[in-house]
Amino acid sequence: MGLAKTEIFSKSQNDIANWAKVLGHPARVAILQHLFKINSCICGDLVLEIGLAQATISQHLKELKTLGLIQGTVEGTSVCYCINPENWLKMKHILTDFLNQDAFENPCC
Amino acid sequence: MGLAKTEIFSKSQNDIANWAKVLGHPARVAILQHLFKINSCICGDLVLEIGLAQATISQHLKELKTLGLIQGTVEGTSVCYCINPENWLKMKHILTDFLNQDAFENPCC
DNA sequence: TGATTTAATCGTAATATTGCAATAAATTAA
DNA sequence: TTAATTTATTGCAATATTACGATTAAATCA
Repeated sequence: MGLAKTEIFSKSQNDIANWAKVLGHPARVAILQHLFKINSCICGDLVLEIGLAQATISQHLKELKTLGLIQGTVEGTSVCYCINPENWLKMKHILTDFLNQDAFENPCC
Repeated sequence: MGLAKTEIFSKSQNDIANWAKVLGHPARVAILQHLFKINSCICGDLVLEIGLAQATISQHLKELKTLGLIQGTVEGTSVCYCINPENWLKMKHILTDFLNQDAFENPCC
């Protein structure tokens, strides 16, 4: 069906999955890394930085915006993007908690 | 096209995306959480625990196995699954490093 | 042996994702 | 105003993902 049965899972489980999902494409990983590297808004040139068509980059930016990981402000003819610190931290805590659930006794098999 | 252009990204970026991707479905999140909760192998009853059909669970288990996050050993007519600690740690470090790249000066916009 | 149990695989359907050309929209520059 | 620049949106094609019924495979039980 291609459609996840989100209703049978908890909000927490869906949150973890949704944050992970948006990081699940190398283009979005690269965009976020570049924004951190610049450490300020970047106006334009993301298309040159990543090697994909303008329409494709725009689509990935939209997904990052929808989840709130980045924000864009119009600056003349271009748009300036930067990381949204609050939502990055929110994601970071949710995913870190998930990743830190390990203890590894595993006394079997 | 539905096919990510992985070749234009670094191995590191693809690794991050691939680990994130496997966590990008609530069923797989739930499976991993259950394995941690049990903290030992679980033989059977994952289908009952998660509310999806047996074929669907088996498919998700296969993805987790392919990435090496879980391992299964045959035990009679059933299969016992548990977390693979080495690969969990590997994933944890890769994703944690990515999540910790923040510093948040952001002196613009 | 034959029946039962359990998990993997196959086949199929429906939806999602990725990518890009073409176009539209919005702003600036001449 | 017109042209140029930049980003968003639309439309489409191809592949991926999700889900599940049916079947198969493998081991155990009677």
